[in-house]
Amino acid sequence: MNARRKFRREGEERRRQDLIDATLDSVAEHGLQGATVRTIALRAGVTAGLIRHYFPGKEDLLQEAYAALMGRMTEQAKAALVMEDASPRQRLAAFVTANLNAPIIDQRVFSLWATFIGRAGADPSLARAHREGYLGFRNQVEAVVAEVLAAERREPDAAELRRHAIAINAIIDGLWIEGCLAGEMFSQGELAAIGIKAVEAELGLGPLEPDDFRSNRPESESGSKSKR
Amino acid sequence: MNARRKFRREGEERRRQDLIDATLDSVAEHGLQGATVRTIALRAGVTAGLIRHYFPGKEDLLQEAYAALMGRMTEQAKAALVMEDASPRQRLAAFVTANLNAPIIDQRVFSLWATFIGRAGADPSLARAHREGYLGFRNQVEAVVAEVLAAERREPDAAELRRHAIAINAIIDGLWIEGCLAGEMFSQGELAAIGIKAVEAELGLGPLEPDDFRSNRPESESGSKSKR
DNA sequence: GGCGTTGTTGTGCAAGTGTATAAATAGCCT
DNA sequence: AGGCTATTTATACACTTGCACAACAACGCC
Repeated sequence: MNARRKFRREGEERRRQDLIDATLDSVAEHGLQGATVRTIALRAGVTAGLIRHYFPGKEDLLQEAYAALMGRMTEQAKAALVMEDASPRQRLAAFVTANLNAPIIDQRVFSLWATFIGRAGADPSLARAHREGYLGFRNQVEAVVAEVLAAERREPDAAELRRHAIAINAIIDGLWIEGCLAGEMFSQGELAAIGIKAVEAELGLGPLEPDDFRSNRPESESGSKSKR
Repeated sequence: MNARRKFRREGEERRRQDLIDATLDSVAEHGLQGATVRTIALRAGVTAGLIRHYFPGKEDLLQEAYAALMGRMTEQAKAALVMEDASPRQRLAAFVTANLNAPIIDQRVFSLWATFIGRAGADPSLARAHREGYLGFRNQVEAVVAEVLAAERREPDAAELRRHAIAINAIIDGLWIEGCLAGEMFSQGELAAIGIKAVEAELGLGPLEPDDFRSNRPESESGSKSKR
């Protein structure tokens, strides 16, 4: 009786991932206070002692879990930008749409983000991790904006470009929060539509010309016909 | 010796406020996990047992602290809207400016907001508190937007008004987050300037006419001179 | 099959947790 | 001044927490 529990040996990478996933689940469900080594271990299907075999301490596990979360978020967000054969403007719209629908709009991810970011003020390493992720994101936005404006024959200076990137970033972030916190208040695709309109207004883009539906049109120097 | 600690009797309201403030300080500094009854009591200058004299349990204290925080935030945010003798457009700009400067842009308040809101997904009472605050805020925005557009002789329908309010709310929220998390990346007043431009772009407002500097101009029916 | 390595378990422990409760005392009323 | 009462302190308690460590057994290797 009192038989010792059966177990299987998993590969190191697999176990670490399982523990990290279990950590994120625990934090999402019960917050940082509910993420105890025992809760996490139970969720991962192991016993508490094992955590210390893979991580120096609970703090390190939390740190790695946060890094993993940020990595997945920015990875998904940027994925929408790599469309080939699309005009800059279409790519920008696709980017906004991707960021304002599932799986980016997700209450669980938002809870995790908020829980961790709330500690950024006191934890310099968290603050730095956020800043890097944020700047990477904003630079991506700035690059697309530059392409869009270039396609419109406009030549914004660096300051204007920066302003647009900051504003567009804010629009996406703000709508993301609204969608995560009160998703059922918005109809399907509504947030994305609002976001695209707001972004186009910020950039001073008029309605789409038929030309813009063609992809990658060559830079003809046909003059100022399409200028405002 | 081992003399019992001296103490003073404070009024009930004062003590409750002190305990709530100490709670918010503790949460802001060390997160929910760091906000223990002993930490809070120490900060408030009392001993731990007293908390149970004013609150049924720690959970209730946290709840009241969150309510107090939300109350102060929305109160400050709305305060900027009650300007008399100003055109709707000026009031909107003042509103944006107020929300994108101290004391609304504040790392401590942001940490508190994020920490609590991260629990909204699991705690229905928190979710409801947020939703009410959010809708109140958005309705304020919608009202000012309606005034601004009316002054411009435009007649948006309800759906368009709602869209503008959601977008403007997102712009303010997004810039607020950027400012709280990385305030030193922006120069003085930069966020407010970006916010005002973005909001005016969203509403399709052109540059200010001299007329608009006069306050409360009567609705003259001088025709469409100022129309786009 | 036997054996060694090491991933994994189970137990123990000191520190810290929220709460209950008794003892003390500050401040008001007469 | 003296007593009443409710505020405040102090202590106790059951429970949880992160971590240390020894025993164990799964798996690769011979």
